[in-house]
Amino acid sequence: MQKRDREATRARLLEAARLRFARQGYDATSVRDIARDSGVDATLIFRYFGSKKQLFDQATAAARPADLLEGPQEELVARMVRTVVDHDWTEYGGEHPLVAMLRSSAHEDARQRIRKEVCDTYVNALRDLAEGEDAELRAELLSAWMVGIGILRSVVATPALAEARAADLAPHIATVATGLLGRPMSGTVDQRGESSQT
Amino acid sequence: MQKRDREATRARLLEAARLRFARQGYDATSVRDIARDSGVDATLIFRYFGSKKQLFDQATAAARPADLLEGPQEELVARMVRTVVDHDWTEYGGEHPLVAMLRSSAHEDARQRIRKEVCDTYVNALRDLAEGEDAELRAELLSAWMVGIGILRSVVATPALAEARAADLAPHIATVATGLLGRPMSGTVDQRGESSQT
Amino acid sequence: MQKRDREATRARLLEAARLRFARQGYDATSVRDIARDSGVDATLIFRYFGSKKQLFDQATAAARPADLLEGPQEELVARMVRTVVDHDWTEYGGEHPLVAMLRSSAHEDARQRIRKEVCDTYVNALRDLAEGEDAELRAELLSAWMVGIGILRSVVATPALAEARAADLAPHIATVATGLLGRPMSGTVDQRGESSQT
Amino acid sequence: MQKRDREATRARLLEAARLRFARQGYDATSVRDIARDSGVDATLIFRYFGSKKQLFDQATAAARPADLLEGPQEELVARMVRTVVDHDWTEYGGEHPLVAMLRSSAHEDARQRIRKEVCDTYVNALRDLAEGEDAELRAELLSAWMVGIGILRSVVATPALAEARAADLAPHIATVATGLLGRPMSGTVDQRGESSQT
DNA sequence: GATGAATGAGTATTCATTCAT
DNA sequence: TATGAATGAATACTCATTCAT
Repeated sequence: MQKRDREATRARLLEAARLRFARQGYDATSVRDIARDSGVDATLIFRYFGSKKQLFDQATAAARPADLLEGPQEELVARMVRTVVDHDWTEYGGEHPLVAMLRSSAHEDARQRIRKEVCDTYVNALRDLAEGEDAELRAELLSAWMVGIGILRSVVATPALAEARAADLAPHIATVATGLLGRPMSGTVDQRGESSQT
Repeated sequence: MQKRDREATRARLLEAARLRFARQGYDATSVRDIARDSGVDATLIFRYFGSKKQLFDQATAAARPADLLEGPQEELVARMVRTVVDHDWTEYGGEHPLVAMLRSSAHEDARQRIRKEVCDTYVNALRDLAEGEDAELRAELLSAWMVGIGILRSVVATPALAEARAADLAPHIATVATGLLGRPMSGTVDQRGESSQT
Repeated sequence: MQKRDREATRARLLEAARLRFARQGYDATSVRDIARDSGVDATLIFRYFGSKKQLFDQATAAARPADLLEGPQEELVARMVRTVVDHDWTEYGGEHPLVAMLRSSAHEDARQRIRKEVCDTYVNALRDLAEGEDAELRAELLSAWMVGIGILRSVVATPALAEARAADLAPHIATVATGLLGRPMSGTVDQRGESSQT
Repeated sequence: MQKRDREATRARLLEAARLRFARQGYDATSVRDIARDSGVDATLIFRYFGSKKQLFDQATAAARPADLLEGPQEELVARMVRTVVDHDWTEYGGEHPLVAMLRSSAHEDARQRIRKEVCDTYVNALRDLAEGEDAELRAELLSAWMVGIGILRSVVATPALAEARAADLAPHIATVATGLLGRPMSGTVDQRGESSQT
């Protein structure tokens, strides 16, 4: 029971931290805020995580759906769009984790975390798909689009993108992705195992 | 190092503020930092600007080349790319001002500033060019790309984009923009009055 | 000098605050002064009281002997005089708390506190005793005298009043009070249960 | 013309200082406030008066109607009441100057000024009138009343006193003053040279 | 092991005052 | 002489973190 509580408290702290860091960024979030949200004493944060920074690292780690990189290759871009647009990021204050972390990008550590996350999640996966010369550049350009869509949706909240679902974006995405990667890409994810070309 | 020179001191403060706010964001920047960078007493910031927030507003205002929205329409997207990629943003720590402001987006005020900047600079101008249905959405998608490219270049610093010049991106941009807007767009800006279609 | 003792620290802070606020008023007293007097870190003031203003409120609250309004009615004025003249206000720097608060009367909040204190302690109680017309005015006039005596004693420190004991004032007080209230008032408080008319 | 302006500026500064110090007390008033009120640069205060403190001294000096101590002796108390109740203290923010200075009584200098003012204006004059033993004490008691009335009127603003005119207080004052001083005192001031006993 | 008292460096901001022009 | 730029110490208050119990 002791251990159970400890784990539960840890989890609550992580959850609260995720939300606060996402919404307010690293600097504007105090360890006391997080402790209060979790209903525990602030000291526990130091006992459990060592420091505010380490809590931040753990709270923002692995912010990517596990199945993003699995499934048919021609649906990869469509899955990415769904991750950015349709995924439920309630835990991160409703914003894409990358956007949330961007808010803390004043700190070199966070910046490196973002760098790694973007490369692992988007650039590297897309580069593997790109044909011909300039593969890296074209993969990055497509990655930039994913990130940009996330930003405009949640931070800027431009009217059309903020309301759009992945399906609304599908046709445009498919065209562009196909053009950039030099191979046919599907705009939507086939839920039953089939991919539907747009 | 002039002394007793209001305008010079003001300018130095603005310059230092621009750099600090861009690199570290609003919260991580202290007025004392800025004052120290400028070699003046921190009190002057309040004399000249009223408050840290007002200094931030002034330091991040009008962060757009004046001629962006002027010139041939078919070169608009190309000019945007040059603004993001080739423009000398040394004053903003080498990063696109939008990226810099994004770092302060924990504050609702800054967020609204970003919103306005993105709409005025990108979305509205592009919407006017887009043909057919979904004009708003397609304009936003293209805007998202511009913003995303800026982010990946400076925050994430992905290898290809970080080194790329606008000319390297031109072919890809032109294709995508033409497709999204439904009208021919040039990939490069014709310096001599001619536009070269890609 | 106990350590790690919340209540003792709180009490020491309140005591020091009472003294400082009484002697110097709100503005001229800094939280650092109070902390230094108490031998603790200034941060604790905010931990325990929230703000300087809240500390002020608590430090100056309930500055009236509990038994003032109890006892024989004809001795009420005499008890008031004793409160002003004989009571040991060491905690308030030797001055009547009203005088101390008067020193902070630049702030509307403090002014309202004074207003309430004067009305609750003096005016209302005396009005209930006054007979005939003009009861309110006569009650206020007598209240004004009590307050004025407190001021002259401690702020102005006029020679006779500063040295006087309640017993010295008794004969004059009794005459005036009897005249103003329209009913016989005793000048002294009968310690053995008897009241002696002067 | 130069000199004229200088004098006019000095006068405006004194006037503004009087008002601010009276309303807010010494600490809550800044030299910049006063300068702004007067429409001049704050530096002039130091040129003309040397320091904030010296300005305070000059601004609060001689705050007593010149004719208070002149006229028939039996009307002295009545004149005092008029000074406290009917006099137009607009220059002092509508409050009796003593009350205003009381607000700054945190500072020993101001306290001594108050002391002197009260003694010169009230106590000494009344002591000269008092007959028999205890003259000093009875003079002080009557002075305390005057001061207390001023306080309750303006700071506490008790309902009856705040609205009262000197004439309303006259009957009560006359009775008490006569009793305390041991000689007949008039309650009102005879404007045509006659005194009317109440 | 866990609570919370304590700390000291940090924050933005305002002050009276001086000094250069 | 007079303007206003500059100063540095002070203000209330918050921070992440430590240490005693």
